[in-house]
Amino acid sequence: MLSLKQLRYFSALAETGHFGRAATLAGVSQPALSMQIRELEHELGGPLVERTGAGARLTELGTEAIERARAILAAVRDLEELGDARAAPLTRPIRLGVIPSVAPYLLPRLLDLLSADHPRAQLVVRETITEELTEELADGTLDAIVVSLPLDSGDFETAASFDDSFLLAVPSDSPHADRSPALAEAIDADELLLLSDGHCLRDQALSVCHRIDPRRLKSFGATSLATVLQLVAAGQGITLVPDIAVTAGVLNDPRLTLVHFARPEPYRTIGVAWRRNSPRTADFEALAKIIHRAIVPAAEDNAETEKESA
Amino acid sequence: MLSLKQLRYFSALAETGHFGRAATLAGVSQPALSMQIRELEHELGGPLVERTGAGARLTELGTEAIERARAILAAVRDLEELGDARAAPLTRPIRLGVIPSVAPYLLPRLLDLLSADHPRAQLVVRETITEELTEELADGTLDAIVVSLPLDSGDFETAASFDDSFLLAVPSDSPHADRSPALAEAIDADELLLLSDGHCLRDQALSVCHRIDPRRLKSFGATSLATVLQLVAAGQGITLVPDIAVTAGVLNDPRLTLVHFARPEPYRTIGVAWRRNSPRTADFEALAKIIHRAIVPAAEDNAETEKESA
DNA sequence: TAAAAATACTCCATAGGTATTTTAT
DNA sequence: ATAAAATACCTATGGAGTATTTTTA
Repeated sequence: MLSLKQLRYFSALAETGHFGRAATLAGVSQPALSMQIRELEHELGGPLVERTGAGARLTELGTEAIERARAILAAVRDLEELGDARAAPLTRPIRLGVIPSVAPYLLPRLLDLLSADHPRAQLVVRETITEELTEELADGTLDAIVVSLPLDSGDFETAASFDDSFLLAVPSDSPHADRSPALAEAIDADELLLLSDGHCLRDQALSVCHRIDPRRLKSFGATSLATVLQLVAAGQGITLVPDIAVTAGVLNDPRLTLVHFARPEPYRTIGVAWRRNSPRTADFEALAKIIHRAIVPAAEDNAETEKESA
Repeated sequence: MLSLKQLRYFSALAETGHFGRAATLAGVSQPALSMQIRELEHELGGPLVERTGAGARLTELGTEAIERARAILAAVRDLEELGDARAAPLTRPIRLGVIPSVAPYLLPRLLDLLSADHPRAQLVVRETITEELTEELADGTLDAIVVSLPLDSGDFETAASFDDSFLLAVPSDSPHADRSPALAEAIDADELLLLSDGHCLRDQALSVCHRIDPRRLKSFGATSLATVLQLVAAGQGITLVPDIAVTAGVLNDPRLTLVHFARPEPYRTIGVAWRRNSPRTADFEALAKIIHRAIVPAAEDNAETEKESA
């Protein structure tokens, strides 16, 4: 009869690709793990890993099985949390993933607000691209993620926190700096600088500038918006920045000018996603609201300031 | 550490509401089951059942937990089937649920076709209303269900098999019998006879006759279309019949007349649904196609016949 | 020939069984 | 008073450890 122990060991084995290290990870001896894997293979009617001299590599059956196994283990973890979740909300640590184009601007405010309003709340933060975040959310490594909505992948529930409009960042001496409001159609492929592949901000910018063929873009593998902005300041090109980065006030380089787009301004929606069926839904909905409060008043202040300076 | 054994026992306990009978169902002694339940309660941090003199009743925590437990057990069952599913398609029995307004007309043809084309295929059929079917599908009691699409509940994948248009069945001496095509607006609440609550055919008929207030309908608790048609034949009223019932040729009572609705004819879509993530997706998609083949040629024949007789 | 996984063998934790007591209606 | 669940106690299965052998790159 199939057991969770087998699935836990199998998950460790898939992670490490190595019986010995998997055993260490699972906190048991190598033969103990080997036995359970063998038993699991017997239950499922075929080999899950190919034993090589260098370790273990998942078979086709193993690849299908590990996905299901991880989903089951995540569901079990959710079930285990049922009791705790009935306690006061936001009193247990949340392992939170955040996309790179939001993390550095959101987190300071969020952590401030959180420690003020919910002193017992605790965040463990991880920053990476959406694809990895959704994977880790699905397999239970993360409890919730802050991403651009809607999400197409996975079986998640979501709550929107705020709309984040795009602005055009150009060198102050560029002709773009005079043209206000900016038009997406006026942007050329050979001047546009974007984050590397996989970053949702890149895809969003491309959908704003739908005229541009992505293959004609310069590619230089930047993974942080700050880097791209340095290049823009140095006159290497122009880029799209999300309002949240502007609002956070990190852009006071005189070599940079920010231009609003013509109405309707393009924007993305940032929100929280979590595993459907997570017992902590209340926690995550509360978190989405707190993120809203962390961003929206500040954004309005900023809008005021810009009107004054205009 | 939480184990599947605990969940299996808990599921049995929730089903029987009785430690002793649950133990029998699970194939262990009562104390063994009691111990595991107690351990599970400890893991989840609260009582799952309220012990009464007469047995055990789920607590609030228990109600939430049993849903998750059943989902986990279903996922485990799916995982266990992974290996088998890699065998030839349609070689393992399918536990199939079918709604009552389809079952008697579909099954004879389906079983015929199946035994001709896939001699090794085997169906275990259960007939009941959609709500029960979806529940049993979700908890793994059924492998697939044949229902009217779209389904609003549950985490299911679906494949449409055929469109099933509605006709009006009236007593041959009714004024409706002359009016052709029929108009939904001409139907009165006090002449319309429908299946009892919960049958999707009832809801579908009501949405065709959207003008009618359901509270004004005669209610007599019929659970089979054949019964309703008997009443219509006896002059008690009129009803909507799905084309599939007509095509099956069960309606040759001279006291009954079938009237087509004005174009566009109202219809419902019948298809197959199964648990998303079931490893037997290929089986069920094949089944949906076979159901299509079982119904559609026959329906076309019937359409021919009707044109000739008109 | 090294590293990795499987086998051999022993031990002990624990799940489960029977008998009995406690509890609730 | 009676049915149901919990407790006590014993047994045995099987999961896990150490030591060792076999495999494969």
